[in-house]
Amino acid sequence: MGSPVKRKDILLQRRREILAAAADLFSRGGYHGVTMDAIAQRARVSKGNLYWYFGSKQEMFQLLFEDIVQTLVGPLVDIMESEWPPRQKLRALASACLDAAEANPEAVRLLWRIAIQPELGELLSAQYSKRIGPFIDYLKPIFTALGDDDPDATAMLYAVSLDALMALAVIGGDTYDRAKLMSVIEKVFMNFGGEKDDQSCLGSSG
Amino acid sequence: MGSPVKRKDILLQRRREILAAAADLFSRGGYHGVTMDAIAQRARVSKGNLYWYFGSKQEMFQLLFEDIVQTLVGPLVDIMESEWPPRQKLRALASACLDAAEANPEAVRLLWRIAIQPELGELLSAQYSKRIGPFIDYLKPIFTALGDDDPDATAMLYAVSLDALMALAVIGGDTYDRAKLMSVIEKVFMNFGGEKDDQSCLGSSG
DNA sequence: GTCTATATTCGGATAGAC
DNA sequence: GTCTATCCGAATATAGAC
Repeated sequence: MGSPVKRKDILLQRRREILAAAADLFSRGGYHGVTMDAIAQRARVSKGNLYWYFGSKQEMFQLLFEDIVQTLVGPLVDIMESEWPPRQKLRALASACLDAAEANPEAVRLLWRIAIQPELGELLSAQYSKRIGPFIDYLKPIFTALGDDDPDATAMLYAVSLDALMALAVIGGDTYDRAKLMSVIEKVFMNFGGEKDDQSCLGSSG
Repeated sequence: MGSPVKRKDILLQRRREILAAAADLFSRGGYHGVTMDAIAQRARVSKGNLYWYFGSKQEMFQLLFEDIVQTLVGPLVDIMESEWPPRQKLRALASACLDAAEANPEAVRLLWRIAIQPELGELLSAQYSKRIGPFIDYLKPIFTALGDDDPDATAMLYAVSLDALMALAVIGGDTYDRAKLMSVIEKVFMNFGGEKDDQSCLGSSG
């Protein structure tokens, strides 16, 4: 019969299920647009039971947000720490962003939403801002290496464009054409007269 | 004493004041995140009085949204209808977007928010989508004229980047450097080997 | 652990005096 | 036109049985 380990697994599993339901709903309705009733219904548990797993609606939302940031920026970290040549890094970053966006549209929705306006005070958006700054700093030397004469501005535009492309991946519908976008990004952001340093090797998607 | 005309003006003026208060609040909190109490307080009228001017919270929100779309896309129309050469048009469009974003941060917040997820059914976001498609179509021949060999994708990326830059103008803080951004846009989006067609003549801001 | 009440506050909207 | 008072449904959270 169920060992205590297994029991704990089931417990954590339920927690995850509830959080998944909440993630889906929050990403569409935002914090205020979603009721505990709705979450309970979607997760197939009673509303009272929700409060056995989580202390409050707010706690759920914050846990969720941390998960989401992790989900979206996690894949980027590996690339950033790699030793690849500049163009390949830029390509891989863009590709990873689109992968993440296609795989987690709710995460993108929620992240953008919180970026554009914190729903729970400033703490969440601060967490986001803390990421984008270093990311831009990381991009600067890459564009320098590509021969760009104003890497700061290009890095800014690149970072922001990636965010926007993730949004497009989620809401673009027919407008969104991944392959075309990848090639335009390459053409537009990686032609500063610097020498070519590599050939493509990424770009697959789900 | 007050002519009937003047009275009506005062009435409309109050209406505008209330809407302005509502715009500010809605742009931060979204539809569900703002209470009629809060709007009343900010507009310095009683909550009951709000309902003399507007039928419901929802009506206020919808009116507001139409205003906002108008505010943001209005300036673009003039440029789109002009007979300027391609580069100048692109420059002017970007500049106008940044102007509009700097002058109406609440509008940008609200527009992005609704774009990323409709709060009141699909009708509002549909209204937005209806704008972006034609805008991209409008951009295509411009990039063709510039010698771009994939104008569709470039147009898509350009449109999306402008949206992102408006967001950056609102939430970027120190990160946002308008002058630099304008020059990067020019470098990045207007160098396809086509001949130069003009010199700058725009770029002022508030 | 999971459920069914239920307490309680909040928020949109209305009534009606002035 | 503007206010105060109030109705009433909805939503967060708790209590307590099983």
